[in-house]
Amino acid sequence: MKIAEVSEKYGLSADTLRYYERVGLIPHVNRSDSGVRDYNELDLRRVDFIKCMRNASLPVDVLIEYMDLVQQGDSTIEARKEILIHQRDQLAARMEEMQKTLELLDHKIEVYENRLLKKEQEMVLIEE
Amino acid sequence: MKIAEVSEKYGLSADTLRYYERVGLIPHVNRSDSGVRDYNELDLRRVDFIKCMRNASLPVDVLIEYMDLVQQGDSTIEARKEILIHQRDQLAARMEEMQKTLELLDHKIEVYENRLLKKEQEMVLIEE
DNA sequence: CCTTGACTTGGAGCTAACTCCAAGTGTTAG
DNA sequence: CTAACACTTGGAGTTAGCTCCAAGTCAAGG
Repeated sequence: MKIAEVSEKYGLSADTLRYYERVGLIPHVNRSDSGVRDYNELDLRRVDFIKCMRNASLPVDVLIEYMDLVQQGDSTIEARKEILIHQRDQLAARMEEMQKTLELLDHKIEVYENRLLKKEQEMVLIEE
Repeated sequence: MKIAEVSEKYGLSADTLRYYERVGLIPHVNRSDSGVRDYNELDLRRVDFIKCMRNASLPVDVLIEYMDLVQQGDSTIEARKEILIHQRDQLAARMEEMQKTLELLDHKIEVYENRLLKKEQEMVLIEE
């Protein structure tokens, strides 16, 4: 699969995909004889994983460290687990903050709703 | 309340508080005769609101626009409501993405857990 | 009176994460 | 055979959101 197709499939720009490879977020992708990237199944799964993690704003440098450990094999499982646990906890904490914000937004929207309704009612009274 | 106390209270640096005021996220805060900021109740509520919104990554420029509308008075309630609804929806969408990531992380952690347990069991067998 | 320390301003600098550019190469349709 | 096009690389540029700096002012303690 060429870069344009991967880009299309995952909604990441070709530039971003090349950038991810350059910084080590995705290991070196095989090239055709003419030097064109050809993503295989494993590459695609990696792109998908990274995309998912980046969607949740896990920092690129942490992910680079993680992918590095993956490359190093089974001896790094413990370290990888620790990284994931740490990121998981941070993510959960951020989601809790967001939940509070969501509730505040909902409350404010409701308040505005009521103020608009009240205004409308006043208009009707004047018309009558 | 001086900037250092506000900074302490909300966990935002004094630089950030000044920056927020500079770009219009928080309206001009009153100064003492010698030019030192003195945050009043309303200022503090604004800081708190902005902090909450920024915690959930609502973009600064959107918040500036919103705070501008607040300054303009009641005629902008409809527009403000629309902004909040839009941001609310975006936030909810992001939280859903994060939920997926959280689940994937939990799954991966569990997988690592199992691999580590299996390794340990193998070690015991060898020892025996 | 003098020093210390928190404050002020305008503006420069920084970090993360892309995003774009120029120059060059390989592939394909007419 | 050539024009158009997708790709390559290294490196520069951009954006958001702070963060830091220099030079200066003022209040309070010794």
